[in-house]
Parts: sequence; structure tokens; C-alpha cells
Amino acid sequence: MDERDHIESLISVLNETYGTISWWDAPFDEVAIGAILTQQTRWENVETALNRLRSAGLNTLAAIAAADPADLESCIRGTGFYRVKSARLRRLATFFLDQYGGMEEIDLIPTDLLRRSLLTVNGVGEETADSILCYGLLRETFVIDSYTRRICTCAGVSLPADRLRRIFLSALGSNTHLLRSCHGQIVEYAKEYCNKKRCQECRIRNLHE
DNA sequence: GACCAGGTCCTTG
DNA sequence: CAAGGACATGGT
Repeated sequence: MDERDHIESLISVLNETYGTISWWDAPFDEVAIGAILTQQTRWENVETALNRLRSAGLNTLAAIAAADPADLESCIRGTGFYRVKSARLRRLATFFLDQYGGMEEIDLIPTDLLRRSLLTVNGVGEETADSILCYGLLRETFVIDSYTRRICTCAGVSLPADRLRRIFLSALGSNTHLLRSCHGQIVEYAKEYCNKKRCQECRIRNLHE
């Protein structure tokens, strides 16, 4: 059994457990905003912040770029690191506005180029970039986050993020719906089973040997 | 009251 | 390059 086989087994277990799912189905702007806000932060707190942003009319990149930083910070305080995140949101917003202006422009950019371009934005790392590409723009990429690392370690595969990404991409093919579903399954599975109470009943741990 | 959460950047050795 | 720290609030 090599790493690729382990990942394929993992994918099978996830599909048996949940089937194909729809996950993080949101407008582009809100995916981009949420991708920053969820850095090192529980999703429930991000939801609260997104609701505040909607109420304040700050749930678009254009509005954020033009907003008073204090207003932005008061909306997102509950997600932690709010000063850092408000600066990151602002840079990401101006990045998209300055570079591409509209969705028509973005749609013309190849995924690998767009990814490299996103990674030049201060505050956008690999996970944030892939989240925006995968869930906001439905591009062919795969998100490697702490849940993915954890569940892969459980499955006996400890590799750097970029290697994991290649393996998942290769195992899942180019179906973007499937790529979004699989990462969603991982998050749901990890939240449900990969904690102190339930780790014993985790089916992933028994995949190898 | 520790301890952790769907990271990323910056500084040091 | 690897390791360590900073950023900060909200829930177990």
C-alpha cells in the first residue's frame, strides 16, 4: 500500500459515510471574505461575523474596500485577530478590484496563474487561496487544511501539503463538484469523529495495516 | 482557567 | 530552511 492507495481508501470511506455533498455553497464575495475570517477560527464565529457584515452592507469586496476600517473591525471582532483580518480583507478586496474589476475578467485567468497571483497577497496563504479558487470560483484545486492533515495522518499518510494536494487532485479527477464535496466530507468527518471522545470509533484509523 | 479553533507572517538561529 | 512567536475572541 502506498500513499495514493491510502488516500483512495479514505475517499471511499468518506463516500460511504456521507455520499456526495454540497458544501460551502456561497457567493464569490462571501467565500473570499469567509476564507480570511475562518483562519484559525471556528466556523460558527465566522457565520456570526458574516451576518453582521450583511447587516452593515459590508458583505462584498467593493464595500469592504471602501469601508471605514473601524466599522469593518466591529463586525468581525468575534472571529479573533480582528485587526490582522481587517487588513487582510482590505488587501484581498483591493487586489480583486484593482487586478480584475469584474468576474468576466477573472474567468479568463487560468487557475494556476490565478493561484500564484492570490498567493502574492499578504494574508492569503495556500489554504485561503485554494478555498477561494475551489469554493468561490469553482476551479480545479483542493483545499488542504488542518482537518485534512489530521485525517490523512490517521489514515497513515503524513506528507507536505503540496504532495497531499497532488494526490487528492489525481485521485478525484477534474470534477470540481467532487473536489468541493470531498473536502467538505473531510471537515464533517473530522469534526464528528476526530476528537478526544470519538477518535476510537474513527474508521479511518483502521485503514492501514 | 487552561486549551483550542477550517492560518499566515515575521523574526531568529 | 525550521522553529518560535504574534495576532485575539469565543466556546469547552
